[in-house]
Amino acid sequence: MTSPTLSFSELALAPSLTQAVAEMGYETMTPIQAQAIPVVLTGQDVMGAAQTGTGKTAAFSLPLLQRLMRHENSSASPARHPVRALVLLPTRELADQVAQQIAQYAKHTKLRSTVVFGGMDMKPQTAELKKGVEVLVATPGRLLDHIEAKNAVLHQVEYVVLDEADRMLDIGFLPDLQRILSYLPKERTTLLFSATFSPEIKRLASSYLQNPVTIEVARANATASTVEQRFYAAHDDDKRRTICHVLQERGIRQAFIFSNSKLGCARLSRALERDGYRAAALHGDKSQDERLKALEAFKQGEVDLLVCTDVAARGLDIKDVPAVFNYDVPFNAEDYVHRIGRTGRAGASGLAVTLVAPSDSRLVADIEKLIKTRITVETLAMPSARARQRSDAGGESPRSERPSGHQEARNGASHFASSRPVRGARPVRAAPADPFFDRPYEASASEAPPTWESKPAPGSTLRQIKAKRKVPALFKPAGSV
DNA sequence: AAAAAAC
Repeated sequence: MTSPTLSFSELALAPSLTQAVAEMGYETMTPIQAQAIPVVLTGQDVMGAAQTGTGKTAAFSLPLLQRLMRHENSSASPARHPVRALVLLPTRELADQVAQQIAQYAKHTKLRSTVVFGGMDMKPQTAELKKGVEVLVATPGRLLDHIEAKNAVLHQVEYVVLDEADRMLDIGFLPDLQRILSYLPKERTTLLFSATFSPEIKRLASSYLQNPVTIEVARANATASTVEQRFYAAHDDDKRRTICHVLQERGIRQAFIFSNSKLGCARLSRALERDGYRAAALHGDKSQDERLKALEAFKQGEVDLLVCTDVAARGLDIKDVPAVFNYDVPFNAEDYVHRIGRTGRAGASGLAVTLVAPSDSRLVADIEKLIKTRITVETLAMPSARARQRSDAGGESPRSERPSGHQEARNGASHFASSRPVRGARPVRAAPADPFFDRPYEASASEAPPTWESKPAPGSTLRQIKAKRKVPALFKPAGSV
């Protein structure tokens, strides 16, 4: 498992490519790059698994461009620029991001590239396609539109890349994907990359590959060791408060917050804005314009909390995001790995906090199994709902829970103070006494755990609920992953 | 249980 080369300059890449890489500030290769680039240069099919945030895009696009350059041509004629490489991604934002990276890598070559995805006007995309591109980056639906409109001709495609391959092969995408593949020559190179591969998807994937080389840098489904993972017990009513508490405690300004639903995402974003945070929502019911704006505002540091669905779970590469919160435990364990991969990128440290409601035990157990790491759900020491109630009655503003000093913008000025007038104290809804969360949950391994229902019935006791147990013990008083 | 991807 030694890497033959570690520096880009030692690779057999064209000067135009190494120059672009150098200009982007990269010198040494990551492990996935060191292993994948030489293989992709041979033109073999590849199934690649690597942790998120380790440079997968460069790992396939640099050697791909190198291969394409063998018959590079400078003709202006579209006919001389047939689509030769197709890169497919599961979300529009990701397509946009990967396309921008590829354009950067290719900027000193004669190769042309463009991107097509839904939610945007067809016409400019059509115009670009008609000019002729060697590299086409796309999401499936819009690509099919262009194929059927004869804007994109794919019968000369030599390379197909499925990024986030396990998602592209899942049931929601598979029909579109199969249709797209039916337009491509059988004789071609296929590259699959993802941070996660379930056994079923791995089997399915291999049916699309010919004698593939498997590259597995870290174990598939592994989470980055630089990310501190925490699981905190929280009822739905307490989740927002818990997030605010952790943000303050840790002095964290920016974070992704994942919700399992578009509605929940919209609501949470609005609630956080009411709390005084600079939050924005990113989900599939927003217009593409709003989606791109929200993402850009977050990148620029104009928005601190990006509240999103799993549309943002995969691949998005934003520097220096210190934390990810799972407001909801993801339905698929794989999505957990992708979500928390938004932080701790490129060797940086990160914090991932997952809020675990009583009914989430099964999902947490799935994650534990997938990442092969023991998970302990902690009860976070926070001022209890009752204490909060008392202090509110005493006239203290609920906004005192908001983060304060660390909210200075990176640039220095406090955009918080300037952009938002401080509002008066608002009444906080009194939380009912809660048998689980007003004291630490105590369970021992020998003791049967409760079936965690979303809300204990009024007057129910821990003992009564325990009697209805179904799932294995997960909840322990303290500790970490 | 949901989300994503085309109009």
